[in-house]
Amino acid sequence: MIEISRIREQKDEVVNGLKVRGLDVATEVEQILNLDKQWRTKKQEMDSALAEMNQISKEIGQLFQQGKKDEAEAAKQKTGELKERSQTLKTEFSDLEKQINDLLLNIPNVPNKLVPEGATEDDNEVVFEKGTIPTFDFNALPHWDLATKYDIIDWEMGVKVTGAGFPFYKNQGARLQRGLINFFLDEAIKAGYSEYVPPFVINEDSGYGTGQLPDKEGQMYQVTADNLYLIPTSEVPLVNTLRGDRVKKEDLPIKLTAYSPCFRREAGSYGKDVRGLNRLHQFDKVELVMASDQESSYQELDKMVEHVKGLLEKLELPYRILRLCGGDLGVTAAITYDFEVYSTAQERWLEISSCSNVETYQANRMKLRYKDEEGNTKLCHTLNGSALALPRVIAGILENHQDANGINMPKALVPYVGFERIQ
RNA sequence: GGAGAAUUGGCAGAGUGGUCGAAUGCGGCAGUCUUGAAAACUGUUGUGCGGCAACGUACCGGGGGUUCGAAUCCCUCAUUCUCCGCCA
Repeated sequence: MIEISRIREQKDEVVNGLKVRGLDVATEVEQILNLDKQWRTKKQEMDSALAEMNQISKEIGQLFQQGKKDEAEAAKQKTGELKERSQTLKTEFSDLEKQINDLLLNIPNVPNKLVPEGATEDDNEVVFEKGTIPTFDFNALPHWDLATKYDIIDWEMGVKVTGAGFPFYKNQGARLQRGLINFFLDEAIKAGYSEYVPPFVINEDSGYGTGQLPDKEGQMYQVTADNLYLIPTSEVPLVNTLRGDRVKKEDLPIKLTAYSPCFRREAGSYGKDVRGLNRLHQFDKVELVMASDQESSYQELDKMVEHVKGLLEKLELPYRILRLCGGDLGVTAAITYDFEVYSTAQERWLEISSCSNVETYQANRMKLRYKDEEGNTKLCHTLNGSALALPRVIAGILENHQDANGINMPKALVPYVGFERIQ
């Protein structure tokens, strides 16, 4: 959630910044400022009414203690109207607060200056590209056929047991999955992240803290009996470990990593986009999360991007990095770098990681703060990135490292999976 | 799942419905003393919101209620501990 102070003090920057997303929030901003003005007036009215009430109550108390019961009773009579008035003021005050809050919740994060203007993914900016796309002199297969051919993923078994989008990994496929998780976690630990194993379900407050609620509850699986949600990414439990915290500046950045399955309903997705491993309802991911001070968050984002680059190079996959345009940027992000791996057989790029600086957007909601050198309380910046999402890594490995009768493992992965080749 | 006890400031721990934002101790910060440090002593020390400020207001696990007035009474939820049951 955007800070109200930012709208008060830098309204033009906010309005102009959001134009990059193709949004015009000029009217909303004016509405907020107007309500904010009313809110402040109401706050003063309410506070002085309460002050008056407190004063009278105190006097009544003193009268009782002095044994002047009649005077006290008389004073009680006078409070009725005042009490009613302060009740009304309280209601009006919280109504205003709610209105402002609702409007603020609907304003996405203001994009960083580097974010290109644009409406759709076609306007994303390719900022880096590496690796060679292999050419095959045999009939190269897409990963779903390779997976079936080498009996490492069973799609029908998943449909039978659960439904579409919940495949079983088997044999070398299961070991590949397990090896990748360990590989990614070890690399994250080497980069200074602390490893957590988080809960895979979260409560409402956590959903609100990271921004899944109140808008996107339809994208999460719900455990209605207990009012819990299956996590769509371990970013949610990881960032929420810091909810409401006041951290020491010298402890920043706080760097957390976790492996978790991710559950997404993906309502409305269909067709070739969801074929094979392209889009699943449950998939595994190793996530990176960081809380930093305001000054160094962009340097930390660069480090995170470097880390992910390193992973893809060790996996010997052709990839590119996109800077998302305003229209493609998620609501909470100020900037996002997407990593895409090339799917040789599908002849398309698959998103495999997304590294974002959310700045204060989550920290403001969850009141995650630190004190700077002058002793001023400031909101942290939070960052998150995938390192990496497993299914598309597997798709990439299968398709790019295939030959006529098998799939070669990248060297870095061999000690983790315990074999050099799937065949 | 059943029964009981508890939840107070960074921590520990008081708190009869009315000068309680909250005793006291520890810790923190500043100072005195000291060549320096420790000890001792003195002072100071929660957070949010509004306000130029004075100040006001809110916060004693969360939410609701009773009352002129709630940390204190009632309801409800959550969490922790003890006992019983069940169980990987």
